[in-house]
Amino acid sequence: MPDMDGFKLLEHVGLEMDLPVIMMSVDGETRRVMRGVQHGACDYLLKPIRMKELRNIWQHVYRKKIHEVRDTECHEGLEEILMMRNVSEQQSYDGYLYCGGDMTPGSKKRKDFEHKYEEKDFADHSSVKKARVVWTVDLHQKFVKAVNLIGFEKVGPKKILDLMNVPWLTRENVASHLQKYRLYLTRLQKDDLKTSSSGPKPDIPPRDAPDKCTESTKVQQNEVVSSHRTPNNLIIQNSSPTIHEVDIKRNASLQTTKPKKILTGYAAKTGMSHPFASTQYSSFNSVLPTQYCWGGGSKEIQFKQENNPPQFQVQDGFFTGLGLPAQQNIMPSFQPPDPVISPSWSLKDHPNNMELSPFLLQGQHFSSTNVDHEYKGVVEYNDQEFLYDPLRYDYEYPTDPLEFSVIDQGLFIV
DNA sequence: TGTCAAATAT
DNA sequence: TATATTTGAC
Repeated sequence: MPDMDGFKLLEHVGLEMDLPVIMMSVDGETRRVMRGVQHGACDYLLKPIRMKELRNIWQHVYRKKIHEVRDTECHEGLEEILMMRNVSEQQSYDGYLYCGGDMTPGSKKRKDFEHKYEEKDFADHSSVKKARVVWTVDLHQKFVKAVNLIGFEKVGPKKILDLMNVPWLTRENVASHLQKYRLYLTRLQKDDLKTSSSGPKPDIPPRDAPDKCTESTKVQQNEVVSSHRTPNNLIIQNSSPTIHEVDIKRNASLQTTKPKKILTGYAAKTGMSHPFASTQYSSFNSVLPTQYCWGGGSKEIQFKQENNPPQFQVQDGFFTGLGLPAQQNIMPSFQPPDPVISPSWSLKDHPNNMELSPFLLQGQHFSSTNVDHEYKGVVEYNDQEFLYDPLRYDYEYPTDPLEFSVIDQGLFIV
């Protein structure tokens, strides 16, 4: 700079642009550092700069904002501050801002807050909260594909992550999901052993699922879905899917002797196991919680198929492929806005009955793709008069209980 | 890098 | 309260 040195520039920036300035130099001589500070530098970093120091620098903006808030005695800039602050600090910060009464400079609360800010935040600046990963069906599918590709024996978070090719996903995210996934498989195995040792019909899931909807969940369910019509079944006509089963437990090396099973039954009945029965639709298979405890009745919805016979896939309690309308992803709440319904549908004509739970509109055209096929269709309801009563828990299962969910057997249908 | 379990968030 | 996800220790 021909006209000024760094210190002069520092003054200019500080005065004219009102920005916090950090000086950098290889020269750490005290006199020089002091001079920088005297000219208004808020920090002085010695080269080479370490990452830790770099991560600190936003604090200067934060601090500046804090002072602005104090100076103006108003909430200007609050939003930025709120965004920047550590979430865990929220209570004390809110206390500071909204405690009412004593907000004068130098009040104890403010001092406490500033103390905290200086002592803690500067030391712990990396505590900005991570966004939580929501394991959507789609994401889980990728996960499962990766796991299958690698093989359960050799699987690890890093390998899965690489294969999934989701840029924002971290190894830790995958590790966490893998952990949950393994727990799920273990649980499956346990349930399986229990079932097979306790009775002659290992394929019949215990009819206790509806009981798992407790009184409190019933109340919640009422609140959430009481106004929705939920006809019961969608029937696929003219369909003859090829069903090929893969027992994931074999993949998981948890059990190798179990005979193959057919996916069948009614997954979406009240309180029964349901693949999307998670707060975020990503649990592997759990009992329908609260608002998802609906279903039942015996009216039918027809599901007319236009093109190819559909093929379906159920992966680890997740439906993939047919049933999920193209532009209609699983909604953030499982609550279907009218007139969307959340029925089950089945392949009644096929000996291997099965049901899925798409959100489908009457007359809605859909298209969906699974591993091998793309297919299209249109939804028709046979009977629109069916009104779901959320308080009624004694719906008859429209078919033999033998056909009950085998979804929690963790089958693939490819 | 993987796993586990505690902590935390939803 | 239950469950999902993150975090940190090992």
